[in-house]
Amino acid sequence: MRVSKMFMPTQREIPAEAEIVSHQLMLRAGIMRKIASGIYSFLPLGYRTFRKVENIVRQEMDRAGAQELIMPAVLPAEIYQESGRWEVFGPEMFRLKDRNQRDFCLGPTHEEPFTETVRNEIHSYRGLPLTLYQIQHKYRDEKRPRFGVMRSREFVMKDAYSFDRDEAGLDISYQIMAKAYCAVFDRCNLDYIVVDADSGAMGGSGSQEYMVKSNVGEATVAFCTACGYAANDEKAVCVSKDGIDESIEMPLEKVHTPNSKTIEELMGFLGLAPDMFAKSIIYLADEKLVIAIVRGDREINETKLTNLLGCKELGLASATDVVAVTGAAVGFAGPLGLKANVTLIVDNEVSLMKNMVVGANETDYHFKNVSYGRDFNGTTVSDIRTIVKGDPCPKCGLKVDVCRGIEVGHIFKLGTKYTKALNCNFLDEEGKENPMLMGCYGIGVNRTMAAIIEQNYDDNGIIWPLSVAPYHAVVVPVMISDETQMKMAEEIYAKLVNSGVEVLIDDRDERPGVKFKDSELIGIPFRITVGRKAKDGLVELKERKGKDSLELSPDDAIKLIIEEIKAI
RNA sequence: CGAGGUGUGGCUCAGCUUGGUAGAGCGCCUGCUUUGGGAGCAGGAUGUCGCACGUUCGAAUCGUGUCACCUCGACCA
Repeated sequence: MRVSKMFMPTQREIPAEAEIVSHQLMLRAGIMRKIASGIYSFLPLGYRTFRKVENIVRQEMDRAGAQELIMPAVLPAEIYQESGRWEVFGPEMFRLKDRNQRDFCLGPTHEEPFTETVRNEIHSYRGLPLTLYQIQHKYRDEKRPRFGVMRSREFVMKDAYSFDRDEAGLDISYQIMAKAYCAVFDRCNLDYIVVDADSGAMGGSGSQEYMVKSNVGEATVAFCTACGYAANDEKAVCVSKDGIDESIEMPLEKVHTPNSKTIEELMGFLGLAPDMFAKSIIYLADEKLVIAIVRGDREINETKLTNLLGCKELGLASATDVVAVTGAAVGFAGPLGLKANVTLIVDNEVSLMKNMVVGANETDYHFKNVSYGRDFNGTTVSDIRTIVKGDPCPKCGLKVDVCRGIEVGHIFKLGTKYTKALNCNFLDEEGKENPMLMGCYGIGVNRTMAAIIEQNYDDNGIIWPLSVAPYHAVVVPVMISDETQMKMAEEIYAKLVNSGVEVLIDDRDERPGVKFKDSELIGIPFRITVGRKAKDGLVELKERKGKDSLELSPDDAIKLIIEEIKAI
């Protein structure tokens, strides 16, 4: 391809709307343009990389025995009503009506149509196991799209669905996909970790996420370098400290704590460390009030709490409700002397505490020297806090580390959640009807592309790994008016094209600086510069990711590039 | 949905406080010079100042409303 003819609108300045590096570079390098909030077009250069990522996914899915098909993006309401998700998705689902006022939606995820298709066509154990997938546009009307393509309203997802006759079969299908996912992300040159995840609204029994380590990631993961344990912070297990607190229990004491509502204010007022306090937060869980108690320096993990309570919605209780339960202003809640009989959920760490400070359920008063078991007992003791760096690993006991991650892939064991709802059954050898066991597996293609940039860039722009680069190489004649240079550049270009190398020739009448800057911004892995030394039969080969360049003959440069491409 | 912010040429932004002929840099077009790291000189084109209503002799500037976009939070396969 000739750069002079390319639709490649690069920008020198950082667009005002872009906050994170991948978003900025995707706009500057002419990869994509915004059409509306969270909705983007991919331009030629971007679409080439996009298709490369897609093809890596496709190849690994095929290799894993999954079969590709394509479902519609416009789907009738009925199948989502059958599974109950027409309501569950709420405003996040893009909805529309046809001319006869029938309800449709733009598919946010395709469990339902896949399940329906398999239900209609597979009726025997002989047809199982079966894994189908598609690479398809998905639509979610996110409350807040952000970071360019990281969280967008229209995106492309590879979604695969496995159907098995029993748990053992599902385990096998799941493991095959788990392995294929590693192959995909390895080929994309990503530094990622596989973490245990909360299966959330998707339902089901087991789930793992593929997290690309990055501080712009929206998820937090805990991992243990010693034993390999890794989990999303919504799932990471917090164990209580070993051994019993040996301190002597002091007599309970009520203290006057005027205007000290927060742990910080209390620390200052009482001169105690934050781990001597227990904070009591009142929640409204599906219209039922509960109190959750964690140590003063901890955070309540609302996902864990939601799962523990088995509720659909969880939110902080209103001030009115707090006053009704505690009989005191907000900020003085505690487990002792509550005005109403509410469920008391106690974090496992608090259940070992002695001589702690808690709210007295009386405005401007706290209790000192409260000991769990002596002064109060919880309805339930469980792990309801968020893990932090330095906490003990639930597997080996050593300290865990915490980092941010971009979720590029997510795999679930769904079990019979959808197959039961949609009557997707099969007959076994004995002629008995059973629901199929289902797994679902997603990769965000656009997000993967952005994640690759987040891990592969420098001050000059993107550094595409060879496996996903829009072009493998670019030939840059320094001066197009110099016949020797132009002739040599054209010859190199022709040879590379004939060898199957995806190559650009920058034949624009621009100064060399402009060409170098552009080639670096768009991240082409190899650059052959044809300059002054052309008359001596030499060119310069520069790798985008390296600092140094080689001076060699055109044929040697071509050979080197071809060898590198063969290696991917 | 709560809070904050921004809308001025293709891009980045100034002008608004204190109303009076719409600006800069980059990009774009023409010509000349230049050619190993986003060139120089000369000339040129490009704007319903997001939209609507209002105040005023007069509104990019003041007021009200509205839309879009961005950030933080809440929420979320």
